[in-house]
Amino acid sequence: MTQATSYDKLKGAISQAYPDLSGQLQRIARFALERPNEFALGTVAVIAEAVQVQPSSLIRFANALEYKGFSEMQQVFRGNLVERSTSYRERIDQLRRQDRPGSKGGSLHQFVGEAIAELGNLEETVRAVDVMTAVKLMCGADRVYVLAQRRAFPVACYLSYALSHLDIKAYLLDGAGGMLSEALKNITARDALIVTSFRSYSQPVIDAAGLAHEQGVSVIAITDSALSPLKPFARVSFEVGSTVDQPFRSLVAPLCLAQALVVTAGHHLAEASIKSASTSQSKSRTKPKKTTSARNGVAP
Amino acid sequence: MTQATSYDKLKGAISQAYPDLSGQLQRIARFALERPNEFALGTVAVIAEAVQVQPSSLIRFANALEYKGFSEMQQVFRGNLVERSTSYRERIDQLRRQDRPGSKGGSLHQFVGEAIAELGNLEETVRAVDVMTAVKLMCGADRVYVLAQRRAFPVACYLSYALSHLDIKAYLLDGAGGMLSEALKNITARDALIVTSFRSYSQPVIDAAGLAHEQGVSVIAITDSALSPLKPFARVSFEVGSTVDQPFRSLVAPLCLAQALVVTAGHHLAEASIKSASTSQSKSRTKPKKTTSARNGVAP
DNA sequence: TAAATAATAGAACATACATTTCATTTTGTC
DNA sequence: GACAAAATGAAATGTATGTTCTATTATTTA
Repeated sequence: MTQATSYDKLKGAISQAYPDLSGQLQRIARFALERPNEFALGTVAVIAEAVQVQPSSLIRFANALEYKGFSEMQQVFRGNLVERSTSYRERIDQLRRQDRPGSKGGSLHQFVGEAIAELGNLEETVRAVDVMTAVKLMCGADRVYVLAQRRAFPVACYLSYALSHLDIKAYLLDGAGGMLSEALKNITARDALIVTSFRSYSQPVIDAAGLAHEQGVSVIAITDSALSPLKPFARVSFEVGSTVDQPFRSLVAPLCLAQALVVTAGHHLAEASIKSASTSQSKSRTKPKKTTSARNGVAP
Repeated sequence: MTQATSYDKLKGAISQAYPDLSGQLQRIARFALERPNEFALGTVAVIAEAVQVQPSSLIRFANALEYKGFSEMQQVFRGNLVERSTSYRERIDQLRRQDRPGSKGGSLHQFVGEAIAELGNLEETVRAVDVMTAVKLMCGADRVYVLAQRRAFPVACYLSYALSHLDIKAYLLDGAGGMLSEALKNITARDALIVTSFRSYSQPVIDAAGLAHEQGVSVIAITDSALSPLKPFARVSFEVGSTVDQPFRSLVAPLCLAQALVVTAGHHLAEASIKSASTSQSKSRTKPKKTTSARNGVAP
């Protein structure tokens, strides 16, 4: 392999060489791919400081990629920088042109646009109070059950996975083996149930929500309309998506909401544990420094 | 007048000062406005050579614009360079920095902002060719298997669900009952495998991708970095997410990509069926009018 | 035309920089 | 557990770079 002269080639060369690099050089490689701009403009000393390595390691990195020195490699990053800055306009125009006929590969642009619109809508319609209410229900519950089917199922997956990484006991009701009704029997009034369903609403999910509601379970609903059959059963309900003239939607908005719920719950738990730790030292929560871990470690 | 800190201001300052500059400094000024990239990246010597002046004149030029030295002025040019190359995300980041004080209910806003930034990044990094390649692999395969674990699992759920609503035979490898390796044995070279994994990459998924690759299966990877261990095994790989200073990410970007893949696949099938229907009427595909149904009816 | 002032060229200087070198630590192996 | 090899840290080195200074040239004014 010889030294790459274009940024794309360099990227390829880095990913190819990555497995055989030492730990420190791998760190540099990640940094190079994630923040190419700093690599392009920074001095060796500054970049080394940012990556938390010695300057010499940067030269070693460049050498590992067959460059004579760091500066030589930096030229490639710089080349990419000017190229991107000059062609940005053109690329935008290109995208504009592509998405009109919506024909070939331009559809990604279209979906990105729609997703952004959904997110904007999400931010407008969801009230902060509801988020806090839901978070308190989740944190206060003995166990949190998560239920969804079909299209909404990924949201439930994410919720159960992410909540499990907090101190919250989360259980995914996936209905495997047709044992949904059996699993529902174990839910008590001290638990919480997060149900997610969109049009056309899955009947088992509706039934389950109704059942849980009757038994005094705190039901949190993530759905797509104020007319959702889930709403009557829910202590809190979030109506995401379903912008006026958009008959179909992605899962972007509900997942973003789910993420917000989880991370906010993480913060909530952290605050609570700090408080309880300061009042009674003996009875502290399991993981006092939850704030940082909730931001960094937890599956958001 | 004081020294300009933004490129726009600097441009204004240059044109304002222009008439009062000496002939040589005017020439430098023209060059600075016409080829700002060279000004941003070049050394004093090479720029002086390009403008056909002495290096000292460049310093005089910077001094005339109230800068302490040339390097100081060059920083402005460099700042403009990176801003133009990353304008979309940069603006988002700026917005997010602003809403820091609104810590209370602002978290949702924060996640929405980050999600939008991710989507912007997605659009920038994903090439239309790769989408089409992946779509062709999916449509051409006998069966499409979808594999992911842990954090990435929701993406696989969505893909298998949505693909099943096309004419594509999709199978979700959820590893339930620890029967992943058994399921893998059934995959043949005529099939396709979509693997999704993010840091830290799930070993079973990596192994499965490697195995499939060895057996000649078309592997499509959705991952988060060019350094992903999945990449070597993949016929096509999408690197989504990993925005600059975000150590954690949501599933928004990969899900949006998944949606784009599915719907594009739907279009592709529809076109193919129309073509085959027009050539030989008797041998038409199962559902000729796929175009609309793929957009509206199918799980997007 | 001569003097004075501004502008420029060119070289000298000092600093910041990339690179190299060597000591030290870590990792892998017998 | 000891040795060898690789990787890393830290400082030294030489080069490249920005800046300043002075001599020279052009320009203006008396």
